[in-house]
Amino acid sequence: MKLPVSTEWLLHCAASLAQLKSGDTASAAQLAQYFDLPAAYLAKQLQALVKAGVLAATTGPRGGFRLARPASEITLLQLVEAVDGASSPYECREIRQQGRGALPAEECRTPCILAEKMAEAHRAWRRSLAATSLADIVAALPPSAPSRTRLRLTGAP
Amino acid sequence: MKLPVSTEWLLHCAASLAQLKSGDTASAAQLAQYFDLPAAYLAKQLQALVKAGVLAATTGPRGGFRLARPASEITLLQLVEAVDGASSPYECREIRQQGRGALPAEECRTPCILAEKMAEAHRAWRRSLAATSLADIVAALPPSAPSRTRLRLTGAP
DNA sequence: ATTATCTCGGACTAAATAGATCCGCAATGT
DNA sequence: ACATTGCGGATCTATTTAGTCCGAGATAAT
Ligand code: FES
Ligand code: FES
Repeated sequence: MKLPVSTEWLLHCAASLAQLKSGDTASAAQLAQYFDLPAAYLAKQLQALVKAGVLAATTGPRGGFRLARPASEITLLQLVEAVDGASSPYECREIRQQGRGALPAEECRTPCILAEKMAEAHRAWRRSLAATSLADIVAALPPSAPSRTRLRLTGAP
Repeated sequence: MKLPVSTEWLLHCAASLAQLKSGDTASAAQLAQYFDLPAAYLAKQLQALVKAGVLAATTGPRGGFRLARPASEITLLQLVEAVDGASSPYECREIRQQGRGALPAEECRTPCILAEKMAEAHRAWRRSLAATSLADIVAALPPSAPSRTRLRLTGAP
């Protein structure tokens, strides 16, 4: 069970975008340089966030990415699931109905208790991530960070 | 983020072993037949559970696997982490210290807030899984299941 | 004690997936 | 018109996962 490494990239990119003035954008190249990441691959992953409706992109010169909604309405869960998909890590294939020990269909009307427990754990994980918004993240950063981020992203010396 | 398919296999195998008489064992071949699984691969995964101290194996004729401890002291978390490893799916590589936007070391004394939140979600997941033991699972099965499992595993008609 | 047989145990190979890159196209602002 | 930027697809490689194989060791009957 492993999240793609780009998860960390995108969380930090989103947090950086949340610190921009409303209406301002940052290009994929800028973000890649900002974190020293493979630009092409990062661009591809950013597209996934756009498709998921978390980011909005404007093309053309001085274009780039910005948040599609206020930072307070973007949760960590939405970001993570945008890059990794929303499916549960545990995939029940109804093993109880196969092989010599197969249960009669009559006893399989209710979902398997093991699948239930695994799904419950996944729900707990999702609930925890959904409890934090990007605004919470920005608020928890050192007070000096936002202005510095803004300067470096928009192209200071 | 995906758990190996063998996770489901092993959870069900462990649940089946929990239904055996104390001291009785089931071989990898029996379990594989019971669920219609690739025997060799299942055997490999069962070894992981032995290494993790969840199962105990006895070799030689009439040997096989059994629980290493009472079912009430084996949690789902221990089983899952035995097969998939115990590391968090989110791996923080301290991206905040790299690239043009690198933070000064002074502001990196405390762990990154994003890494914290992701770790917290993982803890919630682990807590949920640790709350259920194999004994709970067996208790929740249909009342007819235990005897049937015992019969089929030990080789009845 | 020997031997036949059954078990785990680890080494090994093949398939799938993730990571990463590239290029052409469409859209936008100068 | 032109430079800049996102978008999508095709492609290539590295890593992980899935699956197979055969040998070391233990048991029980002879
Ligand atoms: S049948 Fe899939 S978890 Fe039990
Ligand atoms: S530096 Fe790793 S999560 Fe922020």
